[in-house]
Amino acid sequence: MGNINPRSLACTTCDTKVTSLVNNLSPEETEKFSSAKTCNYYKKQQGVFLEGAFPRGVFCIHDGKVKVFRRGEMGKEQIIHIATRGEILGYRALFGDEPYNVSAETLEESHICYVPREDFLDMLDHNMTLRHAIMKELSKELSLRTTMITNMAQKSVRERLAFSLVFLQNIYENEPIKLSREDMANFVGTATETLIRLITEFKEDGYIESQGRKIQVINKEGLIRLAGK
Amino acid sequence: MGNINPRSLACTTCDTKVTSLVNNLSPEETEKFSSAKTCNYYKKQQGVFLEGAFPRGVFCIHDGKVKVFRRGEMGKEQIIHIATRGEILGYRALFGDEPYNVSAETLEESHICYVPREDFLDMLDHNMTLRHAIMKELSKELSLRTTMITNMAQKSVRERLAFSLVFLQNIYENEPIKLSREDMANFVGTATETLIRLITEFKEDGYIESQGRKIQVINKEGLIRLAGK
DNA sequence: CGTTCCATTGAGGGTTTTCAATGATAGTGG
DNA sequence: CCACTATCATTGAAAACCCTCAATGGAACG
Repeated sequence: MGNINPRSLACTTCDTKVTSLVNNLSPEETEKFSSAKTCNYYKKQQGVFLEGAFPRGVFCIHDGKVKVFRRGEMGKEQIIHIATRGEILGYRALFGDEPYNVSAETLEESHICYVPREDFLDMLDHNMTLRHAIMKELSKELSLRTTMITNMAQKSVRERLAFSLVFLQNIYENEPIKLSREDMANFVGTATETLIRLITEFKEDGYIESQGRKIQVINKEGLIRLAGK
Repeated sequence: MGNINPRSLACTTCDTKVTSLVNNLSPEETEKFSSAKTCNYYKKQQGVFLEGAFPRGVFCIHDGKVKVFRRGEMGKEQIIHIATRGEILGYRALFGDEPYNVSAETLEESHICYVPREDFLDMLDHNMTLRHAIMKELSKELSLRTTMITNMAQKSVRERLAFSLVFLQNIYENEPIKLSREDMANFVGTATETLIRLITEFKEDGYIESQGRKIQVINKEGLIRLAGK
């Protein structure tokens, strides 16, 4: 269980292609990319790569969710991003010839493909379109992190939570957000207890609904207003 | 006054070259780069580019210091970076075809060169070494921002200030750090009054010396210890 | 069915912010 | 060059916010 036929993961047919950087490749290049990669099943809470290790390739999420985080003082996790279907992970460390500065771990059962460093860099050198797409992607990430810094520095926990809920609901599309309270707190940047109290408030105020650890946004506009600029 | 001979800003002779990305160009390319650019004098507190505007080129700091910031709620600035001699600014927005997501403004009198978008992108497309250097640079920035997010989310103001002082002293090399209290607070991510109280403490504890708005680190190791991991 | 981990609630304390007032400084125009 | 004035730095006091510790309740999983 959990295994799917590797054939169905061929990039040429992969339906995540549309959202993925891979859609910048020509058919032949896609074929090449496809044959260079291997696909793996990851169970829940399995490590993908670890802060401090040296990268030997990039990862491409076929399905599932992956949290990207850094450990601060006392090992407390700060979740930087939650990656989903179609996203490529771990390409930053590749350019820098440096160890990963973050760790990645699955939040649920996932299928993640792996492309060796050389193949990926090679493609990057020879395909201008892909290159531009990657640079655009890097820029977007940089922008997102700038927003996160500003939010962490200037917004209250309540505002950050409102912001995060909207953000997470986008990632989870129409499904309920499914995260442990601790993970959510580590994304918002607060203590677990504080997060729980605010979740309760938001529920009482009709912004969200929750059952167990599942949370569904029901008043997105309201949350956006709460989050401020 | 304030003007220097444009000739002395030729990239071929520019001594910031060593620290700059430009040192990845061949002599001919440097020449091309040099002739494509124009150099300008900026007085103190002059805007270089503005959040929301569309980029038409990149900036290269010949000398001086530039704060890069975003405005949060109520227009409060969050300073993301302080750029100095040899650094290239504003290249991220170029890749994304998006407006600047941050603003840049000089902190002191500066000379800043400008290279039109097309010339820069062209060079990037044709010079692999420069491209790799830029990507490495982007990666480094991304890593730095990840650190900032984690610091903002998990460290106390005292720890962040210790961290920031070490960071800023590096940027200012051996000269004293010269920033308004407000700017420093906006870099650390705290209220001006809180910053002032902590600066006073640090001075009493012998970590730093200050006269007017000039601050000099005198116990770097101690500050690093204070800042935590 | 028990046991372990996670979620929740309460109380208390510490850090940080905000508001307000005063002192110092630096830039500006005469 | 000096005085003036606007801006910046500093200090105090009170309140808001958030965290930590501790205890209990609940859910999931073997």
